[in-house]
Amino acid sequence: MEKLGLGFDLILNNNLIDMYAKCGNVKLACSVFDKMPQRNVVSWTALMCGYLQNGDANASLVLFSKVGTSNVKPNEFTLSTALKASTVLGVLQNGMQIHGVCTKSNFDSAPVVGNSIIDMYFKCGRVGEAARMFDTMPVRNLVSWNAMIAGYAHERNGEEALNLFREMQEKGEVPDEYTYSSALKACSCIGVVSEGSQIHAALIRQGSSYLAQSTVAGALVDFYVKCRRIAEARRVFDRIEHKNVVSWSTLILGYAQEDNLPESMNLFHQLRESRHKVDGFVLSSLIGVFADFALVLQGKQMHAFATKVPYGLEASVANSVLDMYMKCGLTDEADALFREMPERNVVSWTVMITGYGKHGIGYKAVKLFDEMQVHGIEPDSVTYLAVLSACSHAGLIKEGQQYFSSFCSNPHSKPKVEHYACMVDLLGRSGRLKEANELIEKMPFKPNTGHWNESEKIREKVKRKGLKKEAGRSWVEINKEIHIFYNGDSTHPLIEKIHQALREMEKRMNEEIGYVHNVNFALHDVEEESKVESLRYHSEKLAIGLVLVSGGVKGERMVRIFKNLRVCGDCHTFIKGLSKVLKIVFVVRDANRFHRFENGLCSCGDYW
DNA sequence: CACCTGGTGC
Repeated sequence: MEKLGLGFDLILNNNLIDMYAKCGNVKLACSVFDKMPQRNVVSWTALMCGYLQNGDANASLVLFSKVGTSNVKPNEFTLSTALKASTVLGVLQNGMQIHGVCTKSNFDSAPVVGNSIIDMYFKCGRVGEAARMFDTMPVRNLVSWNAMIAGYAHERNGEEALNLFREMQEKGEVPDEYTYSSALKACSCIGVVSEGSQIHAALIRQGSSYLAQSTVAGALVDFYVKCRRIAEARRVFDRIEHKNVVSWSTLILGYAQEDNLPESMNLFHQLRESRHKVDGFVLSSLIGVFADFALVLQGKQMHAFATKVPYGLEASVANSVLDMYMKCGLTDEADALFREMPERNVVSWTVMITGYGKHGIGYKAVKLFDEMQVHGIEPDSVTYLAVLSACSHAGLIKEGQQYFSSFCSNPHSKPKVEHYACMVDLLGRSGRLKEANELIEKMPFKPNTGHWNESEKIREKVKRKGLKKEAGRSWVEINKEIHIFYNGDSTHPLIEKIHQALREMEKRMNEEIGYVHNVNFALHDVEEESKVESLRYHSEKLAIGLVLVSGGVKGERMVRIFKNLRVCGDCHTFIKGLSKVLKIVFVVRDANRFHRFENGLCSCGDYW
């Protein structure tokens, strides 16, 4: 009787740990665990899972290390959980060590363990190791296939992901919602509209209930958004019976991507009024929209909102706020937030370095780069790109060269084409053409012709698949409203007045400071006269023209213009002249950096 | 007691 009672207690308490953990109360789960007179492997594993589910991967691994000193032997679930915890932490060495334990105990042949190992290697960037695990698994299940397809899709190797998606079905495996989600993600990263549409069509044919659920249908919305088929995305979204925050935010971002900011904001307000809770994921991506469009007011409101919700302190949310301030040109606000953030990861530091780099404040970028390492945060390849670019923009040649060589000599990192391009830029800017050439020759990639082929291939693909490439556009905020202009845009109701204002400014600048058009920046295959005309149609000039005609400069000392591509040379000269003649500061954010035009000069030093 | 789907920096 007594024995039976004890056994019941054990099962009951294990269930209690699981239940409390799943309800988000790890403390209670922990106290049950502590008070148990007797524990088995399930007790340990349940609490490890509890920590993990509640975001404390570290505590999960600490507990795992204590299993060894207890009288309990870990089983396949314990090991799988430990692997997942080290995956979340992103420490490869940790995961490899546990992989070793699995191999020694023969638990690596259990699918649940093998699947976790595959996932761990993919998330740590070891694709080869992941594939080897999959190839040598004695028993595979649906999750094994899912882990592989998800892994390749995450790696942006859509072809391999889709190969496996086909192969598993040939072998008789029936895809589930995870499989479809990853397969659709693979389709969007290849940018092949037809492949994803086929999956969509198959789901319709099967009368699949997945189309009414937010997971698969949400992935389908994302797919159409990425393929720039916003109308189709909307159709799929509208038919989801149980929408969740992810499907909402996907569509919101989709409309923003199409420059349909009114619809994007409209959906956001609908989302806020709905019963769905906005979470950290949604918040950070929406703040990303405000950053892209430099919507300072909305961005600040969202920051204020973030400080009032528990998930607002998550690094991902705080990082997006940092980035928003930087992209809006508010470096002081970004700095203040950065200093008070409780948790700063590699992205936080990279955002700051990128931001200062784009503002041409190289010394601050360099200082942060050194400081982050003192704090024990290792820069990754994006951080290096940020600091190299900052050095280039600020003319810090020596520093840039030092960082580049330390990056090259690090056995854990491999410079990519972008890093070389940045260095060539840095050397070229200081007139060290010989060194720039030497660097190009030393590159482990094929220079020029190789890139040309690659970009030709992409352009060909874009044409074939009917994808749209990003059109040049600029925008300006006047009276809290965003006005977007495309190159050659003539749709604005005030377009006549805008052109008239621009012509008047040209004339005045010509008389006062000798401004002339630089037609080298115009299209090559048009007559001289229309070249001048075509320059006047550049989106950044149109945006400035609107500021002029709407009286936006009256009483304003600063005008902010934003462009998705790089500012053109003639426009650059034009705005320099305007800043002198009108005695106004123009701040232009282009794809590459910030330009601050004041009294006829630009902060970029005419090099960008 | 478990593995696989959605978010932040180039």
